[in-house]
Amino acid sequence: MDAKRKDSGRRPPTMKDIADELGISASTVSRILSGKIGARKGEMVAKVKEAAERLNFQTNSVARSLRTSKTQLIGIIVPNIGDDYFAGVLAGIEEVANNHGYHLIICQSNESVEKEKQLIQTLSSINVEGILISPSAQTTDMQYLERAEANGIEIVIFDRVFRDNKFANIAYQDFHDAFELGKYLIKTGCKRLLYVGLSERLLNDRERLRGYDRALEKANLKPCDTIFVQDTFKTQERLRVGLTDLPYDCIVCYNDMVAVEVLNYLESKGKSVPEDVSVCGFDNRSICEYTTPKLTSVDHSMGKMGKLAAKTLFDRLTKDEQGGSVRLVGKLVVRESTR
Amino acid sequence: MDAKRKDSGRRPPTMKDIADELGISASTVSRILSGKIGARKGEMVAKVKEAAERLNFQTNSVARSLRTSKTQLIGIIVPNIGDDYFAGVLAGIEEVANNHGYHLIICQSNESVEKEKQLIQTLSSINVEGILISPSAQTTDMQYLERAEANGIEIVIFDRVFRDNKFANIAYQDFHDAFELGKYLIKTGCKRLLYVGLSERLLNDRERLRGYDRALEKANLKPCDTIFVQDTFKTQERLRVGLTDLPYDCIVCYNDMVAVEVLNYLESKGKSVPEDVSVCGFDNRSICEYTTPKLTSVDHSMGKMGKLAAKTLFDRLTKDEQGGSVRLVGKLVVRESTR
DNA sequence: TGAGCTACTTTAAACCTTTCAAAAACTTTT
DNA sequence: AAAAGTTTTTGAAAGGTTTAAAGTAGCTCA
Repeated sequence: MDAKRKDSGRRPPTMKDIADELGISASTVSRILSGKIGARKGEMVAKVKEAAERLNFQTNSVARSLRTSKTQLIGIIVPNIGDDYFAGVLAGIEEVANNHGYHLIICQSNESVEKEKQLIQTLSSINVEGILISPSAQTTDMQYLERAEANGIEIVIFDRVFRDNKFANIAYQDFHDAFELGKYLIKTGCKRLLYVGLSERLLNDRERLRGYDRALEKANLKPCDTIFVQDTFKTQERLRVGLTDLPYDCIVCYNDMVAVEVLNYLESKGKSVPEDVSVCGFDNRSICEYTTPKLTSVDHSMGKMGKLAAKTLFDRLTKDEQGGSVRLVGKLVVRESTR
Repeated sequence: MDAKRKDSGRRPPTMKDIADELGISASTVSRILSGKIGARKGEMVAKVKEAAERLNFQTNSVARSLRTSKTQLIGIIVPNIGDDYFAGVLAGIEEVANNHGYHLIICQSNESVEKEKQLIQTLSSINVEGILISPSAQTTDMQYLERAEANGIEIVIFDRVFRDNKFANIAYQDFHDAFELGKYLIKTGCKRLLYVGLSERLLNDRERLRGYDRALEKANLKPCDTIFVQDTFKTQERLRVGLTDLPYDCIVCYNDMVAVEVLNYLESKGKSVPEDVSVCGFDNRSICEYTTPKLTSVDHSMGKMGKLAAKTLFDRLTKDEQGGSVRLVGKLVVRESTR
């Protein structure tokens, strides 16, 4: 009877196999295994589960996806996977995603808009249900995201912020955090600040600068001078060009990575931190503990942001809640690099 | 004629849509779009391509996967995504995978065997075609990998090595690299070495230790004393317990992260590096440039390992070549932390 | 007893692509 | 101009699951 489908080439078992074995229909197996069942004739339920267990059955998720048009996949795009900042975010996202039974496709854009576009295309071709993206510093035009959204993919932007943004957006309050840090620095006696940013095109960058300037303004001090390094790898070179003399008693940096480069540069110039000049970063990455002196920073809990971003995405996927953008508040962590 | 399938709820276009529009069959569309076509009647080829373009058609990869039982997905499992060591490896893997039209599902085990098992299960349930894994430091039993392999998933292990391993395995020559570094350290005058390792269960760890000991033995010096910290986060504590007095002129560490912790500890003890004691790491991570003093290490090109691991996987997937295990050779990078 | 319920089970269709065998169109040869 | 050969197209089936609609029990109540 069942001889014809005996072990032909070690094909993984299907619901049909279980059904045949128990003399029932495949749809019953499907219904039972996905728990859509009353509890009267529990007998069959047990049998099916036992058979599934014994045959080591695994639902063919490709077939399920085809039928339901749900892939249980969500795409993540970050500028750089290796960045421990994003690693923390990813951990947060992963936790939430796993709780929802979703899997992550993690991609890196290397801060390239082109790569970013291509990744969106790729992700949408494998039918991810949603995309969590921290756009590259170069990204200004969001058309390609709109196209993906038009294809029914939910989009949540995290970490970075944009003007006139229509998408859900989870990020930190750059202005507020920088303003608080600025006030603290001024309280310690700093009067003349240099801001070392990443790119003037990055709104986060401009907002942080605005925060510092606001704090300075309130204390009747001159606004920050600025250097934008454009790319972390070019930092040393830009500093050599832009920072030959040092009329500053404080250097505030876009993030900890930039701050580390600044520390290195200052050391090569024979300046001591914080005696000659205070230096501080942003984000509170783990490297803050490893530098000499240890780096003052603003803690941006990455796990929290990741969880929130993922939660927002799932809310939008499951409910019709088109819920919303959130601005988190960072927390000052004073270490040794400031007076 | 075609009125019945007009725009019902913004469903993405299918091959059938294109076929109907051009009055041909879906199978022809399929054949043309996947390039399986002679070049006689180029007219239809052009029409199909034009229509596909115009409708913004994208092959439904779920349906394709179901039919062909190829998902074009490969899974990656690393202990920790944020580790810049793995970030480099991932970049290498990604490059090769993209060239083959494959996508990556990247997962982290957090050095937990349980999580690792669960991830393998998950990956195999979404029908990845292959898995690239750097097993956790706790992993000794490979049964769950064997089960995945029995399900037809190709497995390549990278970074870490195991005794009696049956899987393809790409890693660095721990013994050789440590031996060379050991010889160099002895040449600079070091006589009494401490090895700070991660876990005695990790074969890589034991091989590196063996390399140093061999170099010491050849120079008629006593073998290394050892401390195993078990977990990078516990390093400070373990050092406080195991390293109260310091009869050593050199501390060799399992990797750069451990070395950084050792530097921090030594600083807190008022020891100078390298005057009182030489310190060196392993892997040549970017942090080597940010410590004070800059850290001597052994460069393990992560991109190279990633590419090779991916290449090995694809060779096994496409050809029947059950090609093989490779041991790469690292390169000493001398900086300021050694005499 | 049989109508009306309830509680499950089955049948059949659908999801979209690929592929095989068969048919059709076209080309070359005789 | 028909036969033989080549190339392209077609129709149908397959891949495994889910789901709506239809069916089948088993039960209660009139």
